[in-house]
Amino acid sequence: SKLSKEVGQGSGDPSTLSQSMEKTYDTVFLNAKAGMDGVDKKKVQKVVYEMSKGSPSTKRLSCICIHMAVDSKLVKLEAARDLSRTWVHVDMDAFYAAVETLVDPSLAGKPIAVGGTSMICTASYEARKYGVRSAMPGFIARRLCPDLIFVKPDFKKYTHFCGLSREVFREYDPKFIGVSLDEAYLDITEMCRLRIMSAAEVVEELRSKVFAATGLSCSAGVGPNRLLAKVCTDINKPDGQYVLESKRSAVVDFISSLPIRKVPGIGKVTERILREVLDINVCSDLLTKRAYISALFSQISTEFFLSVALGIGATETLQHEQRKSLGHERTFSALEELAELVVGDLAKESLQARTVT
DNA sequence: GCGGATCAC
DNA sequence: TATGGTGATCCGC
Repeated sequence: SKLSKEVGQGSGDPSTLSQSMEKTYDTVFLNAKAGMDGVDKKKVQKVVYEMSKGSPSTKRLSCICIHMAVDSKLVKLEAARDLSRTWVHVDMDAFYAAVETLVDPSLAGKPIAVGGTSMICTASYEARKYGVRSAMPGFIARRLCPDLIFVKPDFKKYTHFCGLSREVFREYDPKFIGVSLDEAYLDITEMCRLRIMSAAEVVEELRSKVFAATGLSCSAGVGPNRLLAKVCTDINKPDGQYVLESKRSAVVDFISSLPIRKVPGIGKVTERILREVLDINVCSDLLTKRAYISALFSQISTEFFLSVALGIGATETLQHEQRKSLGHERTFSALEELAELVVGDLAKESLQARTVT
């Protein structure tokens, strides 16, 4: 809540970095209750110390070292860039609402919300015109759209239609990655090669097959990695697709102007930190401010931000991983009831727990 | 190893 | 009237 703007105002001159960071560290990084995602406090401390002692030339040398270190990281990332695969991200349009409309055609064309007065899972596109969104409390949605029709979630239905769509996905990539009931990643590199078809053609066909199998529309994005494919899905939603050319220049042009909030992994808080502290708004800003980023954030976070800035994302097909936790949560409930639920689920999967939280 | 914070869906 | 639940990751301690 006390994000200082002083670092950002340090403009381009690295010699002003130490002064402004010293203050900022004092007011923000040390005292802020809300943790700065990935900000490495020890590192900040060290950088501040190194940069505030000694002569101006020593300070400048420290800055040069930071630039050299981060640039060598950049070179390493760039060298590992893989443009050889073609990834598709598929996202069913307003999935829960679409399924409910399919099952009850009287809902067609009407603003509907799947969920209750406390929380909305999905809003139909008619409802979205009124500003109704998923993750919005139902009573607010009703105020925005008085005619809004509420439908209780029925996950059995959604699981069924999810299964139908996944049968189609399997035809294009037997190792597809199902992210959720309504989203999946497919590597269609082989499919395009075998059938001598462009990615656009393959994905047009895939989407029409999904519609034939389910009666539901979906949107898709295509890119050389999963990060880019996902971002592309948003562009022509609903019932559309967008293909990003697997060429370095096309990728870099595309990512440069992309607002950072569109990047999966950069949420509300990280967006605000990057904007208010470093005046970073689009992905190319991550590149121009890379020295500040590497000085202020952990190695893991820095590498993530740099990869994003270059439009580099995961291209390998990860193997199915084992779950790491299982739990139940209620806003108001007795601990014993929750414990019973957890015990039941553990038994269902023949699991034992090592840690109970 | 744990709790807090953040994120995605 | 009224703002969810599941699972994961990173970080500081």
